[in-house]
Amino acid sequence: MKKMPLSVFDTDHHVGDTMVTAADYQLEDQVGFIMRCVNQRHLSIFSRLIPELTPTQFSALAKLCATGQASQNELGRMIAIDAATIKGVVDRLKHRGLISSESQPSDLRRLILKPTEEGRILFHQISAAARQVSEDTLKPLSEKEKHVFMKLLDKLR
Amino acid sequence: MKKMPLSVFDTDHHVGDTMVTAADYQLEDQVGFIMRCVNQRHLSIFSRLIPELTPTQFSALAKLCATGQASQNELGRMIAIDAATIKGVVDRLKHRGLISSESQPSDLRRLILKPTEEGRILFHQISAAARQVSEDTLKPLSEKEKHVFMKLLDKLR
DNA sequence: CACAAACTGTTAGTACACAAACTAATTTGC
DNA sequence: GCAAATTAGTTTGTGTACTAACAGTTTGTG
Repeated sequence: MKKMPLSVFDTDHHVGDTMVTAADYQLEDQVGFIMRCVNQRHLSIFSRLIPELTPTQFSALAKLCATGQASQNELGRMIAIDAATIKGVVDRLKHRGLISSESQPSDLRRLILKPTEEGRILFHQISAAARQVSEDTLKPLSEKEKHVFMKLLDKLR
Repeated sequence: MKKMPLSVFDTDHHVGDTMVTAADYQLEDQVGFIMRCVNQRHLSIFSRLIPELTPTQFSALAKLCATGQASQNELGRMIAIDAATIKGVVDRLKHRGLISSESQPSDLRRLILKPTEEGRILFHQISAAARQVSEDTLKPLSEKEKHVFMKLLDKLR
């Protein structure tokens, strides 16, 4: 059945052409669709293991703890988050006392962000769980498969 | 370097234990983080090739064209979208005249959704581009790698 | 020096995505 | 036959995520 000509069963197409339509489009086989599903599972694992923060908030806090400090846009760039989006993330982290901000005298446009002591402590407490999130997400794969998957995923970045 | 004991370079941990902290957490190596980045790229490809619809809207329309009809919650279940979320998606598609809804006499709770003629035509026009989206997203991989990646991704669903 | 270009942060608007709480309708289990 | 459980859809609230437009600020170049 594999090499069966499309014309026998499919309607609405041209033979030997790229114009093959509707009939053979399987939503559940598309990368984007499956990635959304995998991401749903990942988010559910994350929120179960780390109910204190969202993945985005954790990314921001983690990066800030790793670098010590950064401006708002800079932080966003480091973790691939839009300037408009990072604002809300920073606001919420600031509101919860996990990071602090002060304007930089040498460049009045910039807001310098730093993790607070509380933020550092929380990050420290959570980081083990964060590693567990990645591990659980990849659980369905063997060690070798994990390695291959991560390599290929990285190529698609 | 592969099997190097952690204790040599890492601070703040216990040997032979799961308690390994902060020092070795690399945000950019985590599945969730990379998946978000890959998804960003995918979304950008999608909106460039299919500016008429969002991925979610396209999924809903595609599934409805494939099945002919479905209730709102049913549709959501088929494409892995929350009941609260599918409402907005359906509202927008309905507002644009791409799908229609009528309540089912035999079960007054249900809204039966169907693609309109316009919706079917649009889906038909777009489906080739949709295939292209998947292809472009996987472009960085060789044919063999694509196959392996999709197989592993599917395991993580 | 002046001024255009680039950059930083902000706001408004649109669109997911999920949790929780609620109404109405239907099915089930005793 | 009817209360309890389930299901369908809605609403509210929170949190991304991106686009577009905007106001200050800084900088590079003529």
